[in-house]
Amino acid sequence: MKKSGFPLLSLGNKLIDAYIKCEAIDDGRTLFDEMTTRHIVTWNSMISTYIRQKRIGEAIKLYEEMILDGIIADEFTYSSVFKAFSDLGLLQEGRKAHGRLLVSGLSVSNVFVGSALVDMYAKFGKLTDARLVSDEIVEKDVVLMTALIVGYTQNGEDFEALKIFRDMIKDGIRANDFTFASVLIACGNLADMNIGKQIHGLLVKSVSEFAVASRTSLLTMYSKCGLIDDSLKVFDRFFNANLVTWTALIMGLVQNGREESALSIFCQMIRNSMTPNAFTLSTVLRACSILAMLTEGQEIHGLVLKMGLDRNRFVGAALIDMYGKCGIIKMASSIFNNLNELDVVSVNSMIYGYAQSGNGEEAVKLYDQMPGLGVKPNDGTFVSVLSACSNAGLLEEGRRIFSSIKNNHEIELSSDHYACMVDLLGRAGKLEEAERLINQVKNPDVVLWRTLLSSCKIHGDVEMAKRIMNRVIELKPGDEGAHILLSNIYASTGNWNEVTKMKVMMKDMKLKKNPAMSWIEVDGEVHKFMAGDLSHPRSMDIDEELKRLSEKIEGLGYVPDARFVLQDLDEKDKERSLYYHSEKLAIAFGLLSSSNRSTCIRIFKNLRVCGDCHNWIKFVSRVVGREIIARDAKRFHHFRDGFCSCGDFW
DNA sequence: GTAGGGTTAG
Repeated sequence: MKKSGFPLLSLGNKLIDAYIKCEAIDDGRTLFDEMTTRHIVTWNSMISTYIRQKRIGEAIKLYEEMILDGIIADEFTYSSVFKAFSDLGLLQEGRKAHGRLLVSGLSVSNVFVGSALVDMYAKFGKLTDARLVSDEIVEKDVVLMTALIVGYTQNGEDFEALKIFRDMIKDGIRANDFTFASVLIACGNLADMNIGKQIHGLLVKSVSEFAVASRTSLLTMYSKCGLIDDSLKVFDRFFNANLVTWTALIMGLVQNGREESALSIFCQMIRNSMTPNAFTLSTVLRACSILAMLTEGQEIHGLVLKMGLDRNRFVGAALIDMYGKCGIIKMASSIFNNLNELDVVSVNSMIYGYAQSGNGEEAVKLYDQMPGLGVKPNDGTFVSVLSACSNAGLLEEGRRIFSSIKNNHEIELSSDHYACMVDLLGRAGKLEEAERLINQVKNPDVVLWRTLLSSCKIHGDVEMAKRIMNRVIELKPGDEGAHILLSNIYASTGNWNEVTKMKVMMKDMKLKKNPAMSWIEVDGEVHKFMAGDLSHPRSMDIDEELKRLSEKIEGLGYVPDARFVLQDLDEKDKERSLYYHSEKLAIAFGLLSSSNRSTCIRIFKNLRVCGDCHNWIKFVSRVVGREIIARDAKRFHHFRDGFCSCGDFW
């Protein structure tokens, strides 16, 4: 580097100082490079300014240059470079710098150096190193303790974080807003509202004015503890809520099952002239996706495009999921193909999108392409692709994938993976093989047995069901799902005595069945229907429509299938009960409400669609010449011209 | 040294 030699050291330093104060670091740098003698203070202020301006790479280059120049770094230098290495994720480099610091005779006991080092190790998840360094610091201060607390919460050691906080208070170190912001996150992660409330009280006492960050943490803490109304109260008292605060509230509402409120708060946020970012948009998209609100989802997609965020991986994955859950798989895959960078979550979302739409081949194809795409499968990938195989009845593909997990030494075969495989085998009718597989698991949990039980129901194997039920009861006597399953198995095989016994037993155990419900969105309004529910204002018209449909489809060969009535009624009443199943009511209402033949009817059901209704909808799609999409608790069924996308396998 | 995000069967 050419050095023309700026003559006066002190004047040069002052000039650089002035440039830095004006944030004109590039001009400062030009001058700096020209100086013949450079003082350590100037090196330090150049480095720390680069870091402040988030030009971390340049900061590190300068530090390396400094070492080559033979300058001996001091405490100020090290506290900056530790931060730089931690921001860039360079653990080895950071360790080297730590070593160099020790060799040069400096000590970590300086609280500035120590805190930066603790923060660096903590961010790398090296909590033991962080703790060792902090133990050497005699004069501990609030910054150091906060760095430790953050380190522990970010590494899932929330309980330990709280302990550090407690000791800190005991040692007479006053917590500030930074500390509260972090420690409240720990309470939220632990979902411990008692400690959370105590810390809330402490916060009120300790800080004269709340900072936005600590109040936002408070809001998040309440929503993670399931106390969303308290979050709303915290929010109401904000006068300076920023985008993070709004996003945290929206997220909290979604996590607490209040998706509609989340959307209306989002609209309120927009009216308040806040510009959403990728965080906000991925969160509201999740709300749309849970409720399968296509119209709203599309509006947000419009916003995403306007902001140029459609290739962002977080927003992209949320869009894929939303379109997948709304059954528009083509849109999901076009977003997937346009993503800037693929990662495992977006691939998993896409695979699961195919799984829900019954497109097992595409799901497996994408899974097989993953190595070529440079994306390593994780736990979720296997869950998604195995459930795709299960939905599509792809037994051999499923077996191949399951054994590839076994051979993949980076991923441990979990009980979730076994559950998927048991489901796949069971639904494909390989009940014994499924049972043998469960017996290979060390401590099989109740979920595995319950999964097999549901396969027994599909294949009407009462004997096996009884045997499996005993295993369930050993593990979890009051398992609601298993009791309902077994009682349905008895019902579908006409064993009404046993059904009655089960009902009495379930009543004694206070187990309740979740009633079936279907809904449809018409002109932005959701209409819900229960089986036999005649409370809808247009129920007379719905009844008429059902009658018209029945006549037409019976002419084409539809016969009600009373096996799907799970009550002890005579044949006539059984048919009547089938006739008013909630999904039929919703579809009849949908047909009444939209005469435009080119639009499809989209209904939702909270449980799985029943076999008779499935058949009924196939016929109806043919006579009305319209596409009908039914999303049940697990997947989509696209009915067109008498056929369903699931190929009758679900 | 601080607050907010995307996927998952049964």
